[in-house]
Amino acid sequence: MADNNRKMVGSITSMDEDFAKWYTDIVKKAELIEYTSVKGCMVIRPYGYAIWENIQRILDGMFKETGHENVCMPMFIPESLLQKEKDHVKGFAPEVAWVTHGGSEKLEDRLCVRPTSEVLFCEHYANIIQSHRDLPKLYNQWVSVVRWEKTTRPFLRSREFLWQEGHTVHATAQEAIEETERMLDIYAEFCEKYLAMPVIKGRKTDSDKFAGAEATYAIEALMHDGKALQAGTSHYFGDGFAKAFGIQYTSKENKLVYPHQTSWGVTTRLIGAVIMTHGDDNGLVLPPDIAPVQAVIIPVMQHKEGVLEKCAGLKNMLAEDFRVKLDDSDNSPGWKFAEYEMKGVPVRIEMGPKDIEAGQCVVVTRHNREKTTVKLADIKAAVAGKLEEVRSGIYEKALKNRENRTYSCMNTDEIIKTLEENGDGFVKAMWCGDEACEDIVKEKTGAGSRCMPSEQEKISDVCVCCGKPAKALVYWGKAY
RNA sequence: CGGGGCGUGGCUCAGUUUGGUAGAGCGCUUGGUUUGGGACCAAGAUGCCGCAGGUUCAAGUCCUGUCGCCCCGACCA
Repeated sequence: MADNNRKMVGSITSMDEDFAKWYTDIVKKAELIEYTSVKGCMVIRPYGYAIWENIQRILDGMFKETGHENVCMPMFIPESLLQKEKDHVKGFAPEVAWVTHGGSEKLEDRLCVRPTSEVLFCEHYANIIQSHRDLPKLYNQWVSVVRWEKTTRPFLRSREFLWQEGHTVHATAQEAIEETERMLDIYAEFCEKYLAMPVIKGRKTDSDKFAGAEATYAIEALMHDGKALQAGTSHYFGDGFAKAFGIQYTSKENKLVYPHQTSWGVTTRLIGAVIMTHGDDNGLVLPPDIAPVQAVIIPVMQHKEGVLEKCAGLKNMLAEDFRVKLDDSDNSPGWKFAEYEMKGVPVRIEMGPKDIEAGQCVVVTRHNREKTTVKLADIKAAVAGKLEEVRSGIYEKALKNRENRTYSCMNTDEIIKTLEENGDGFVKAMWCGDEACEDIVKEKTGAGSRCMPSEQEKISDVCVCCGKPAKALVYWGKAY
């Protein structure tokens, strides 16, 4: 089909024309969110929330398998508590929202709406940890947090956002470091396997570290337009928080010692990442594992005797194995095709009188619009196969985009030239470890350090900026 | 926080230059014809023109103020 990928309707802005507009068009038209009267606070609509529920379900299972338990902390933090860890409060104070009144009474110690919950967990851990037998504590919570961002974008940066935050306490530094790495691995596995989104695992430079952390690790993904997006973080705290909050336990050797902590999180930003990784000019393209509807059945000539009954039968059969929807509304089939493409449903099944007579249906994959005729007897296996085709197809496409947009550069002029000629992307370049060089690179090229990848390569002996001996390979890029 | 843009039926916008009956397309409702890529006909409903002051016989339009949203930068998940 020559015009297979032709844009069917002009209802959303083309991504090549204006990527930012394309993005906001999609979140609205696919009914993921609706704006509210408070800037940066959005309604996550049923279809958008269902995506988040699927993300939650899968990730929560992975957390539980690795021994974590869910808890729920309050949403308010007294100012005095937030002050306890110096770096932490310095990092977050500029963007917290404050509660100053309870009813009509002014509060003596005003309350911060949590921007993250380290201090709440720490206060609690100080109360419940006494012995090495109490360790490790492997807690997680699914809540929302508030950060008063100046510039907001749906899913990518909102003032209130949903996330999970894991907070763990370990007897030794070694154990805590292992936990930090384990959770980063889980995030990477989740992104690659279930979101079909390739990520780079790596460590953040010190200037990019979480406020209060000893080391911050992150997974970085490259969006379709060549900009980087941090998709998840995992922090190693050492015993800094334990000391600030007086968390101590008695070791086997009967010594009073400080434990070591971690925290890690992913947010509804993942939904934004999925949109910008897989979406196209016809709308959203959802990875099958998180798609609220994995297959939609569109009846053709649905007024004809028997068509709807057959479709309903097909739906019931498929519903045993898949999240499936039958759209029997009186919109035209063409309207429905466009609608479910906009919503990113991975597989569409068309069934009309001709198909029914032949005992078959037409199966179409969202990402490439390929049509296949399938015997009804084989439909379950066919749908399973097609969902996997979509998953691997969009993964490969995203990986190819990243590979095409990953460059190696030896000096800052080369970075500038490369990005100008090829468009945004990841730049691999060596770094001496000096923060001044990091700043200069960002200022000159617009590309900041994204991470020092776990899989290090040595593409040169010297720093891309100052020419002194290099310490690490860094991925640089413009970021969301 | 800097730069730009925009507030008019549910949505996208015209109308503002030059003040004079509130508009279009889409969507919605009802009925009918349609149905393999956003169908068609007919009849309807829907507006404190962001908000507050002012000028005027008369304000969507002019003046002052204010609030909000979007986009682009700087900062962050």
